[in-house]
Amino acid sequence: MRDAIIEAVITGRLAPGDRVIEATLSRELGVSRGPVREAFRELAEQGLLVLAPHRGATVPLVTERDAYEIYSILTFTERLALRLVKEHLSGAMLGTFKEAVREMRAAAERGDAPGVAHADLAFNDALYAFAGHRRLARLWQGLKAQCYLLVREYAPRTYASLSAVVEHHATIVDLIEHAGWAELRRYLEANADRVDARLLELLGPADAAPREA
Amino acid sequence: MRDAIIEAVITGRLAPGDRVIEATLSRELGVSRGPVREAFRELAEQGLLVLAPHRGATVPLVTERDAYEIYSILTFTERLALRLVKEHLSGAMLGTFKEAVREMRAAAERGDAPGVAHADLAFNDALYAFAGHRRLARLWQGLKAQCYLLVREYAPRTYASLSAVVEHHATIVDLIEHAGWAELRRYLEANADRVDARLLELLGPADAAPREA
DNA sequence: CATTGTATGATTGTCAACAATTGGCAATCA
DNA sequence: TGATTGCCAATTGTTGACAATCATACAATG
Repeated sequence: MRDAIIEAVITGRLAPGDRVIEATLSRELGVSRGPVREAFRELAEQGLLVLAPHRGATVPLVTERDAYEIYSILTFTERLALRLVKEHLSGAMLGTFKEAVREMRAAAERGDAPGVAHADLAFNDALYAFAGHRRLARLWQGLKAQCYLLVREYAPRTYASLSAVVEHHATIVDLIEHAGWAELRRYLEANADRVDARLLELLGPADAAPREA
Repeated sequence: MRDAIIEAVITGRLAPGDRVIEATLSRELGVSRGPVREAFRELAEQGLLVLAPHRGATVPLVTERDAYEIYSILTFTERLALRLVKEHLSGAMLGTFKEAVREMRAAAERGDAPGVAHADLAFNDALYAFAGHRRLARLWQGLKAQCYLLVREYAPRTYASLSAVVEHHATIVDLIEHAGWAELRRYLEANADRVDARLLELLGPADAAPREA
């Protein structure tokens, strides 16, 4: 149910801007409006749908500002998760991370942007699962959904330099394994500062422009 | 509707552990199950309710681990929000912050823990509203709800030293106004590190103990 | 006495119909 | 032409009834 809608959003059957009506969709899916309604609320909560009462829900447009809002949170969650994981790191965890990086690198080498994105998500899924921080994991699940929208729209820019994405993750794995927390932290913060700085630029002009649910 | 339930949870009419049934509550509130159901989902999303299908929803018990999970996220959101606010700080914002600190100090001086908590929430509401980061603001709204549960249960410990809470906020306001970002950042990170360290201790023993929705 | 099967009641999941609200459009008037 | 008002259709909000599911208690069996 929920996944059916998500799938429609992700695959692009639902493009940003077009209206989705509870009744229409419930007929299409062959269920009543109740479950559809619930799914709508959940998707809206995750930022995959914008509810506009009596005007139909729409798939949101992800602006560059939105992208940096997401990134600015992800840099933090990544940092905290890595810290927690690093503390009781096992061989199995390391293996999972390395495997994800391997896949990512293979995808990058054949210029397969969706493949890189997929491996990126897998890497993060593992990261937050291992971290053992329930609220952090939930937070990631929510942001992940928005990442789908993001890569769909900004694949060219976000994954402009596929090798840069790969190297970022490779560096992280290397630092987890061989370096101390202080060093890993320095690396992550340099990254975060870059993101935050860009966010500040984007936030300046249109400071109070509400749109979301 | 939603607020009616929240209010029941906060004021303690609903204690951690006792079951809340959709049908029962809908009768009590004089509405049908539909709206109640929606509110349940929303509260569950925010962590104020744990849904256990066919066994009744319950108000969750907030363990010390939960508390530090919340704190570890709040230290970050606070840091990012402060950075964004500091960049285009206005006199009105500063005034709002100072007023909140004033209230907080007054409450602390008469030993009024709930009063301190209230002013704390007001301070944060203002902070995230001013930051202009939509997703960060949403994140705060979610955590705020859990803070209600938290203070209800841990008021003695969390607000053990009321003056410490006051001074924390006073320091922040002072640093926003008179110091640079680097200095404010050092202060915040020292705080965050303390929280993270404690979280690591708590996460160690019961690493994989799921309970939440 | 432990274990498994079964009946039963409680609770949630789903549905279709109805009520309330709203946005947009057409008719009207300046 | 441009603005205003009233109406209508589309959409969401709510309801009560029904179906499905699950937990629990109890009985039957080894």
